[in-house]
Amino acid sequence: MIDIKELKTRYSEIKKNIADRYMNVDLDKIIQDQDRRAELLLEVENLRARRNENASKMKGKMDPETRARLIAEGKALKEELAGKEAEFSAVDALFQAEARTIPNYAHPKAPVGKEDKDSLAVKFHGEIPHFSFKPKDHVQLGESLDVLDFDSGAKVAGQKFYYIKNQLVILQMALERYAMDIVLKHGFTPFITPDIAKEEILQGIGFNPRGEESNIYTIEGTGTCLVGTAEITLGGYYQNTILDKSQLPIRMTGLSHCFRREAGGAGQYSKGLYRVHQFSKLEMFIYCLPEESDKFHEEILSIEEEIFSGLGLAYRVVDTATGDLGAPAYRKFDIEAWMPGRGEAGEYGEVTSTSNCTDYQARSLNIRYRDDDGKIRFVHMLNGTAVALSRAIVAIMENYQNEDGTIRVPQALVPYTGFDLITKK
RNA sequence: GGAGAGAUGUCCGAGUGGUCGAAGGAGGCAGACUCGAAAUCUGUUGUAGUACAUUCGUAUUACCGAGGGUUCGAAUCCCUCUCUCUCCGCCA
Repeated sequence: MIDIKELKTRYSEIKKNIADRYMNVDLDKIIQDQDRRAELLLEVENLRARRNENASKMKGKMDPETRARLIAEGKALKEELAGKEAEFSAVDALFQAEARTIPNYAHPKAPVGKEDKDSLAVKFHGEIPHFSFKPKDHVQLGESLDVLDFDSGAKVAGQKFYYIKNQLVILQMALERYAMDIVLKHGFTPFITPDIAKEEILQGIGFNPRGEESNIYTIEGTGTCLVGTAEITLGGYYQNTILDKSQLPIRMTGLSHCFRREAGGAGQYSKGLYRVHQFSKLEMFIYCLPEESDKFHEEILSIEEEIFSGLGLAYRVVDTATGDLGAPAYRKFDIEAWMPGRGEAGEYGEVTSTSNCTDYQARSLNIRYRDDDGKIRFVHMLNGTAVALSRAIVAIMENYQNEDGTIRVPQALVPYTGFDLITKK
């Protein structure tokens, strides 16, 4: 969440930001509740002070009459306090919930706009491949090579689940290791994270685990959820911690399964592996000093580019429009790889996403550092995809297909796969 | 899954319902001693709010794993939960 002390001091900025993001947040109502909360808090604290004063009068010996009088006073205070406290906690809970809906500030350079097409392509890399035949999409390719099985996935687990089979299993593992090696080269500490996290962690990261449109699977009766990304578990790692300044930056990379409900996510653009309920992903995460987060955002992006250019894929980098940022993100860059099987004649499809969330998540999760002046400040937190295996596989299968339906393995992966062609077994 | 023990400040560790934001030690910081260091001595040392002052501040509230409860008053008593440790069971 943002700093609630700024609701008034940065009022017009926050208001504009909400508008730029096309969000429906009533700032004035929230400020009203904030004022009401402050009023009640003051009353509660005054009552508590009187209660404490009354109690401390009763420490020593005294005549029974005085004692009886003080106890009666204490009882009255106690009752009054209970009422006020109930009133306060109701308003407080309301205010806290409302305050959490206020999005993070946006980077001044983030393009303002409502949706996808308002995002700005800031860089193009590589040649879009030309085929002397009509390229197939990855679903056709995968099923005819017997390396992808959506029918059995649907039968056993439901719609949008799948089995990966045969050589594609090895390709996925190769990709995983290929990306891991690149990320490790840049000084990240590797993790395999839990695939489950507590609801409070999800909320702190900025996910809403409940409600109709939630993308999160909750596990009934446990207070936990299946994670949608290792961003959640890497970001929760230092919850309630005061880090030493010398520890920063902390670079972590985590491999996890990712689970997403994707309610209503069907359609041409979500075909096959592109949008599924479960996939594996290697995620990068950085905790850093506030003044360094822009720099590290660029660093994450450049590692992502290294991974995808190394695979020989054509891609573009997109500076995401404010309306598409997601509440915690201050700025977000996506890499979109060219996917020949997407749409009518191929299209770019998102393969990575990196966000600078500044102190927004750190404030909710209470992750701070001790600065040189002894003051304790919130860290900045950034995340970025190293490789989302399912999406990368879509791009590789479609870009590296041959006319006979076989698929070449990108050069960079051959040392990891041990073969250079995927054929029907 | 069963039985037991435990959770206190940066760390270790004490704590009879009121004099406990919390003994004592270690560590950190400042100072004395020293050419300098070690040792020694002295002082100091949590976090988050709120109200005034907004210059050092003053007052006050909350926090002893989390959440409830009892009480005029809870680190201390009661309940629930979480986590850690030991033993048993089960298992990759």
